Amino acid sequence: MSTRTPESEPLLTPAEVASMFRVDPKTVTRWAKAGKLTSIRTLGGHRRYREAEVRALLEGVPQQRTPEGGAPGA
Amino acid sequence: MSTRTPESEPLLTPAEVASMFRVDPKTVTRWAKAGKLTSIRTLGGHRRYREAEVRALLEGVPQQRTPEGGAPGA
DNA sequence: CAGCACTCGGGTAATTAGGGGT
DNA sequence: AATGTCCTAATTACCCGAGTGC
Repeated sequence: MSTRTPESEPLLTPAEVASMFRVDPKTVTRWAKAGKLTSIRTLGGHRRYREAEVRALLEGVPQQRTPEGGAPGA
Repeated sequence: MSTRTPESEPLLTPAEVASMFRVDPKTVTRWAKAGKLTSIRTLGGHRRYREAEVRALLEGVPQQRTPEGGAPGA
């Protein structure tokens, strides 16, 4: 099997991102249109999103957050 | 160079291109049929795609961008 | 030669895009 | 300003059997 990956980042489909955020795919599309999300378009016009970008937004790592719940480092 | 590689450009299989775009290999075939992708056919009829072409499309460089990072110098 | 993974081809369901309205 | 829902059109994903590639 030629499972070579010529430098490609993992991408997510609108439905995937929408499911992760618990919103409608339409909303994700609006975020992409608003420039809040990096969207890569397929040759057919459909959008794909970077998994790293989405995960970072889910984690809430824009700049600095105050981890109040549980202190990671002792 | 010790490698005896005949001057050919790196070609990608449908599965590789599909993986890069996060789409189905069948979809890549559609793009080739639609003329959106340059497809090279093997003697058996299978398609091969140019890595440079695919990467350019992934980058989203239909015209020209201003790569601030590395100026090619002119 | 034999075998497996991948691709080909066509057809149908599911998803996405875009605009408009609440 | 932002989200969810409606509609239509386009694109994409999965089904099959046969052939190619190594």
